[in-house]
Amino acid sequence: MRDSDASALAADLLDWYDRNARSMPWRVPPGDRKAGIRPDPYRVWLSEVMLQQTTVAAVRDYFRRFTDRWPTVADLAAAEDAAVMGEWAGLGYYARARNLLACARAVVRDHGGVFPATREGLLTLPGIGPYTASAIAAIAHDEAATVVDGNVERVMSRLWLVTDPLPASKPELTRLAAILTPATRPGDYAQAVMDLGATICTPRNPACGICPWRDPCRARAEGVQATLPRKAEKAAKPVRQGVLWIARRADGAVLVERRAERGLLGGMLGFVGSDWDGAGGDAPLDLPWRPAGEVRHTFTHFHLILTLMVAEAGMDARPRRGEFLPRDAFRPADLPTVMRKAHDLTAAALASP
DNA sequence: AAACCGTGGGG
DNA sequence: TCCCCAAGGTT
Repeated sequence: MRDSDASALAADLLDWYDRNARSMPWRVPPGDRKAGIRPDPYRVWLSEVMLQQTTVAAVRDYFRRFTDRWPTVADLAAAEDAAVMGEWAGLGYYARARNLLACARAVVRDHGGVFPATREGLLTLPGIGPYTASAIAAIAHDEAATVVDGNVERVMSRLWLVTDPLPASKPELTRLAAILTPATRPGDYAQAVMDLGATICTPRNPACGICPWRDPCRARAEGVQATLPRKAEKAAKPVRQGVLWIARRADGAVLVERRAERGLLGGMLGFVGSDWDGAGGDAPLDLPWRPAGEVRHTFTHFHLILTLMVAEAGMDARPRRGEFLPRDAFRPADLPTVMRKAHDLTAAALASP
């Protein structure tokens, strides 16, 4: 493909974007961008981290709550760890929240409270990888950086008829995506390719009839667009089992435990539980525990079945693990979803103060 | 470098 | 019901 062909393709997509850009709380629409308005790098960064492996619909309300509570990166850097983890609860991939705080604090401590303006500088920060660095550089600073997310992988594999399976084909897809990245309006272009993938060049039943790249698309010419990109087969998910002990005190305090910083649900609040190896375990208190149902939950790479045990504890109870959180400090919304399911199922089974 | 890391919606 | 997948990063 000649450079002039690549320019024409980018121009066609930008024309489409000018007419079809979706409205999002963190986005500056193309008309405003042309008037010289630039998005706040803090808001671009926050939205991009939230959007990692997460749908726009799921992110919207979280983004509003975060920006209402912490309007600047300095505000976020000064926040308590537990406040940020609680606000992130339910969004998943909790390492993102831990890295979010570490990144905000690094920006304040090492960069005077201003995000680095280049892809290279952004890459040095925690939680910012190749995709996110390119997205911030392009969207907030109009650097001609190439974004390669799941949408772009799909669009490029079809446009260029790349039949080798992911993830092995990713370097090739990145190379092809870079050929199309324009020097003018790279920020709008980055958002345009992703919008195209999200709304037209979808995984199943792509709407080729209204696609701005309908004519040059090589996969469509061959009729194989819906079969791309090919992906390596995934491993089956094993089933794991465990026990959760949920105790409530007469004053309404609830027995909870802050989970270890690393690993699954790292840094999040939860109920005291056994290992998830099916071996059971020791309760955190000697009480007349009674069964209160079970929770089924599926994580990225395994299914989990948790047996729920509940009991009322005396005011003098001294748990071997965890601590009693006062009623007014315990908010179910601070719990990750699997723990919130357990709470919802057992709340009625426990004596209310 | 393959494995690990959440959740909710759509087909 | 089950599988796929979503604006990926870290180790």
